[in-house]
Amino acid sequence: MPEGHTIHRLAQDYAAAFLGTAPRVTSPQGKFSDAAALLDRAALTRTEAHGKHLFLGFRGFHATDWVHIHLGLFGKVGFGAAPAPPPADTVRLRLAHRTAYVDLRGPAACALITGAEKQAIHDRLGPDPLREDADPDRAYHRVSRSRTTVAALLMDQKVIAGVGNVYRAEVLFRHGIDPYRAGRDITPAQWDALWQDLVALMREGVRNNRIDTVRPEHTPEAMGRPPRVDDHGGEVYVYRRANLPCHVCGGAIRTADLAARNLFWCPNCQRP
DNA sequence: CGACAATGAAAAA
DNA sequence: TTTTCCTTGTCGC
Repeated sequence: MPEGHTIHRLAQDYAAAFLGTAPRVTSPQGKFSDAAALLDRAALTRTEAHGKHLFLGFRGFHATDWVHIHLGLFGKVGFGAAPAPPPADTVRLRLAHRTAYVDLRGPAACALITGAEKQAIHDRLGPDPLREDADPDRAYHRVSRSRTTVAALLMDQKVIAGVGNVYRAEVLFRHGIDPYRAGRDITPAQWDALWQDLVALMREGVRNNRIDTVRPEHTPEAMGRPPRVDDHGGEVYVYRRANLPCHVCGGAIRTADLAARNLFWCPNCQRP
């Protein structure tokens, strides 16, 4: 379940459970065994997220060793109270101490990196709406000069970090923007509104650990519709609602393949 | 730009 | 058993 809000929430949760402790570090699955041996019983001193990248900092007296984690499409993290169960052989990384454990499985990346390597990752990522140091103008600089569709640009982590397939579909709907509009046809005011909305939506996503994008006036209760039956847990306008009636205009939500990703939008509410 | 792999689990068939 | 997925790097045209 990885978009940026998930990763920022994980940074918080890793910190809450393990910051300042020196947990046992293991890699039952084996792919991270060498690094795990180096980190075993080292103090976790920092956790950080940038876009969909998670960083766990260990030791940090002279130099910090960083574990770089990217969940990819189906990486998952699970926290639990001690005693930790016998690890399944799919657990890439386990931290465990007296009272808690956390398991990571199926990540696209889990590697021990240096501070310089970490910086290189920051350098190739665009501004992240969830980070205080983010500069939305840097993103707009690229958007406003691109002939690529705004839907593709929102997914380009070099342009803006942390937005995934759900947030891009939802934020474009909320602003009535056709996903196929070219980046250079997005006005500064529109970009500012998109950015501010992403900041608010993603912060709420971190808080609730799920994506909700439907405004109060469009909830099922407010619209007199039957309660939502949804497999995702969150309340959304268009994501994975192909052929279902739009919550606002009642027209059919459309879907299309865009660079191997499923795009969803309401052609009536989102005009070219 | 499209195809595909990597790698795990849950949902759909 | 097959498909799908809130990702992305790489390969080939």
